[in-house]
Amino acid sequence: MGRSPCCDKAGLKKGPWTPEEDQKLLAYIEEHGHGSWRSLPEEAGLQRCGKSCRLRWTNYLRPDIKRGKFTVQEEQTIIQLHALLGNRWSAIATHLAKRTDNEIKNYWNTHLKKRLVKMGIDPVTHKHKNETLMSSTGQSKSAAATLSHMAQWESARLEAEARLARESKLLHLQHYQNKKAAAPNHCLAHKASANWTKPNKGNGDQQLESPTSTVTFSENHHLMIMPSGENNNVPNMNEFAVTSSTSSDVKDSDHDWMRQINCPTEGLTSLLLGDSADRSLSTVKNDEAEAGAVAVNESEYSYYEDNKNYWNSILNLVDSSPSDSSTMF
DNA sequence: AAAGCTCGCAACCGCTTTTAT
DNA sequence: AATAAAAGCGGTTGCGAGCTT
Repeated sequence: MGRSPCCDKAGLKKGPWTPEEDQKLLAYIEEHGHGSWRSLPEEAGLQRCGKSCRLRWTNYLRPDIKRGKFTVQEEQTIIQLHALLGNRWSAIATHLAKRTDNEIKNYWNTHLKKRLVKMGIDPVTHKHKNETLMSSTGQSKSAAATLSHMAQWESARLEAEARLARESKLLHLQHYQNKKAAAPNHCLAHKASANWTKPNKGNGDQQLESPTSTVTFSENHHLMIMPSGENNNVPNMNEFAVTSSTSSDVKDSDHDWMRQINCPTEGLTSLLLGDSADRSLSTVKNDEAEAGAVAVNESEYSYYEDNKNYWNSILNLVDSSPSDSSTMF
């Protein structure tokens, strides 16, 4: 279709914002809200295009933005989520309270990416260069495939989350229209639900169900992700199920699959962040990787434990999103 | 001291997706 | 359903600050 750029008009200012411009924009939004960004500049007395105003507001002036140095925790979160989601900055930003996608993107490009490269790790795949030596064993290939599946799975989950958020809003509105009296908040109700269930017509206690996966938690159970098809060794994107299990529940067939979550970035985060204890661990692992012996030398259980910890940390991050629409699979 | 270089980040660009009419 | 506007998003650029030679 095509559309003419919003900043075509002559006389509109570009480039860095002055404190006066910031003040004008802030004052206007505080008093009127932003309303239509297109008409805002004129009404606020700014020689800027609406898009420029919107970006300035969302990336800089908004009061709920945290600025300044990233904490170790934030760095860890970014690295782990990037391993899972890639360059999906807005998705990553939803898991870092008060940070904008632009800031995270800049921080990744100027700091974290370089650190990875310096250490011989591909910032795109999060694989150590030694990892390529393992590829002939097939272990690395299946790890990559699994990682890819995980990313697809997370993509699907994020899309579903967005859809659910919309549905929840609608349900919430309908609910209030039907019952003006105080009632349970369904937006939060399904968020708190362990199972992700679908709106059930005719059932007052509406639930939302994931088309692709479920997850359950209990205090004494490990979070596990496994293919729902019984005989699958490698999960199919459409057959993911996330279930809970005690360690003793782990069967050989489960091990086969869990082994394939051999995340190449295991230990990477702490390594990058300078954790000496983890560094030594990771060094050992890398040495083993060089010998092409990781999968062969480790017991299945410890293998499972290592990977479980890595993925649990990522999944916990994903699961503990600050946004209202999150926290369920 | 100054020229050149590097780095970090704010802002822009252009494309896609969502929303409103 | 079609269209346009608005918003979202990720890649890229430009500029100022700090560092090096």
